[in-house]
Amino acid sequence: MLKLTRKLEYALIALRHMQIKKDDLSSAKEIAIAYMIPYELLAKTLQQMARLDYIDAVKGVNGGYKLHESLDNINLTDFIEKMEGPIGMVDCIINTDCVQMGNCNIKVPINKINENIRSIFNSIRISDITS
Amino acid sequence: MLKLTRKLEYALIALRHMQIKKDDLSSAKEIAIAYMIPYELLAKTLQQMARLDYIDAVKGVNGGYKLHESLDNINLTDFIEKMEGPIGMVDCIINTDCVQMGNCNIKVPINKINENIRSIFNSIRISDITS
DNA sequence: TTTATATACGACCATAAATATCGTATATAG
DNA sequence: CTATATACGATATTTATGGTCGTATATAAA
Repeated sequence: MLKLTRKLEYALIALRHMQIKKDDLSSAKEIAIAYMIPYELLAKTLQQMARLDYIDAVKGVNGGYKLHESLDNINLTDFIEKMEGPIGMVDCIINTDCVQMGNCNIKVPINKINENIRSIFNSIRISDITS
Repeated sequence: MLKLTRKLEYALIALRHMQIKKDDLSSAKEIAIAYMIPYELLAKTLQQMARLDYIDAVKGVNGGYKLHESLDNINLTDFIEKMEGPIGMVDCIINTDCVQMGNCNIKVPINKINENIRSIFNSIRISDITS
């Protein structure tokens, strides 16, 4: 119930690791070992963050990743939604062809809760989590 | 990501239905048909709410359920946690034997987010959703 | 007193989502 | 040339959720 996915956890752990190492590169292997995270899964997560320009990748021997920009500039809503897709407490927010259209009697108020959560997450920077 | 379970959705829909019907009884069958919800699943959900004293059950022919108390008196945190178990964004909040103990570098800040969400949910009454 | 209809509840199955793994390609420092 | 690193699609596995089934019990009404 309302749990972050492992992918997000791993992503945040990795970002914090990179933040500490500043401009030094961190390899997927290094991070996986340090926190006992499955290597391949972490690697894919790092690749996704690289595609999204949260981090920079350097290929080849002695390669690795480092932060692209300060984590102060990334808010939690954006991060979660770019990594995992839209935050939505009920399907009908995302999925327009819900069978219950017209029957569902709680859609509007639940959307309000959702907006509340988004606005909290909006006010949280990634650096608030990793610092 | 951060979605309510169907059980909670069905529970809220049913509560709203009962709220509208006031002291009249609503049967599981009636609610299941009205909102196209799988009967057995809804029935179990109603039974759980009855056990938790959110609603009163009347057995036998012409039986059914009605609200036990005003939905003003129930907050969302309590409701979710009684229906689904603890709200926790990361396992280690709930589950003390996490493999990553001592390695996880984001536990404390993530717990803070969790507390934020709980406090929002604390300020929401079920009646805010069903009205 | 029988029948139809309702709740109660444990056990089980199905599906979907999350998690993890594998295979292969490409880049590059030494 | 080789070892090591990222890139990434495909697939397998696991877990949580969602849904079903069978049976018991209560009770109003015929």
